[in-house]
Amino acid sequence: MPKPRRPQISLRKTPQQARSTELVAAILEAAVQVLLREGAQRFTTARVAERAGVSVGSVYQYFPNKAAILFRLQADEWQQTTGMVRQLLQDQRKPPARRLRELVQAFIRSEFEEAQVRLALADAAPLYRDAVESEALIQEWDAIIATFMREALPGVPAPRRKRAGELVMTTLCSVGEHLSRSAQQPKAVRAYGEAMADMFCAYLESLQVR
Amino acid sequence: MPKPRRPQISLRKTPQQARSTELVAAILEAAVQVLLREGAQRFTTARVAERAGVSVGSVYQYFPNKAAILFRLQADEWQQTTGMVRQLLQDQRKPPARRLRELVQAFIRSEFEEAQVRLALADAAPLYRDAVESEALIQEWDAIIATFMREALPGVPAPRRKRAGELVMTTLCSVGEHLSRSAQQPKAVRAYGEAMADMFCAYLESLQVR
DNA sequence: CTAGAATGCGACGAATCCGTCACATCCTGT
DNA sequence: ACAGGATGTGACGGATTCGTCGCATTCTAG
Repeated sequence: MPKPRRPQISLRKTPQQARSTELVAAILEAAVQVLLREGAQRFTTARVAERAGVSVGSVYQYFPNKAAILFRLQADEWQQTTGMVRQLLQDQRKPPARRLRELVQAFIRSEFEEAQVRLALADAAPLYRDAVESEALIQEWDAIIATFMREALPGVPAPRRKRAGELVMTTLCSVGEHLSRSAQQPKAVRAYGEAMADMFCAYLESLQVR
Repeated sequence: MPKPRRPQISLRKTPQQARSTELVAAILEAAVQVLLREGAQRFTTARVAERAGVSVGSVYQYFPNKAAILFRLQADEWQQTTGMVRQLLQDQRKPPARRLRELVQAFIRSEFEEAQVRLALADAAPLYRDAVESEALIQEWDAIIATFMREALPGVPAPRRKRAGELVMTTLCSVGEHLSRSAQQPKAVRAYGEAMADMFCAYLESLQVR
């Protein structure tokens, strides 16, 4: 029973005046800085406050606890990449395989560009992972992928298709993380992206054929 | 610059008498228990000592610090699965594709059986990850995979083959972790294993053809 | 048997860290 | 101008954690 934490995540109080809105922004910005410079282990509300040029109390005015800040950062990143995924996968003008290829490349690239932050966030994951608020985001993904897969593999029975979609996405995410962990040259990263796209396409084709 | 920790990992002192050997074993056993019951966050030398029925001082007699205990656990797991991988991939009697399939299944199953410990260890990874001692283990993997890939994809140019091998293994590892995180039914896990094996085989075949 | 090494003990110092609270300051509507 | 809400402050209590050190106990070689 490894700690049934369910951290509260939402803002404690919604900013009303201008200065407080800026404050929240400053805190989030500072949080990224701290994550980058100190790593997940040394990520501290005190440090965040200091770097934001603000007092600890102010931080707790808007975030119920440390986990909330981290979750917020993570959620923002997620929302961003979700948007990208949707846009790339829904572009009906291109054939599915091509869309998938571009998605992989774009994903890998974005992951790599922000590797530092993502990795630190991943290290801190145990702190915010179990938050209830995550599920909505996941559902959105599922929907997008399901749509795409229906289009890419029309003749394949639904359960098999669903599994294939989840497999591809899981692979994309987890291998993406793994890749940016082993800090490679941009060129090598690109090459791995290609290989991964090859793998996905070969897989989808093999499903199609039967 | 997220903390350039290079934890010392090796035993501080080698056990000489029988009781101390048992002590080390007891500590490691207790460490697993603590990891399971308390999670990575609450993993503490004090708790380990308590659970092992031993004093903290004794723990530090043989492990230079907390990270060393974790690293040891992780290294043991790794060594174990490395053995499995080697055995399954080197069995010359079966065709490569079949060996790969069996490897995937075996890997996924083992990952799933010990999911709890593995996940907790993964959460604690930031503490021991940067240890120097890891590299030897990685090199062994590389060798095994290279051999297998040479056999599976004889006609493919070396760089491409190397990348393919790394991609497959990275996927296996990271998706494996991801899978056991989203605690599934054994049956579903098996199905995902099949899908993953399908994907790998399709990929390797597609490389072969050209 | 006994000296000295190996082993085991656990209270303790030092360092963090989290989140709160009593209080000061700023802003907005009237 | 002024009351009261919104916002900001930072010292502090309470808790946890790491790893050490002086001392007690157990073993082994001679």
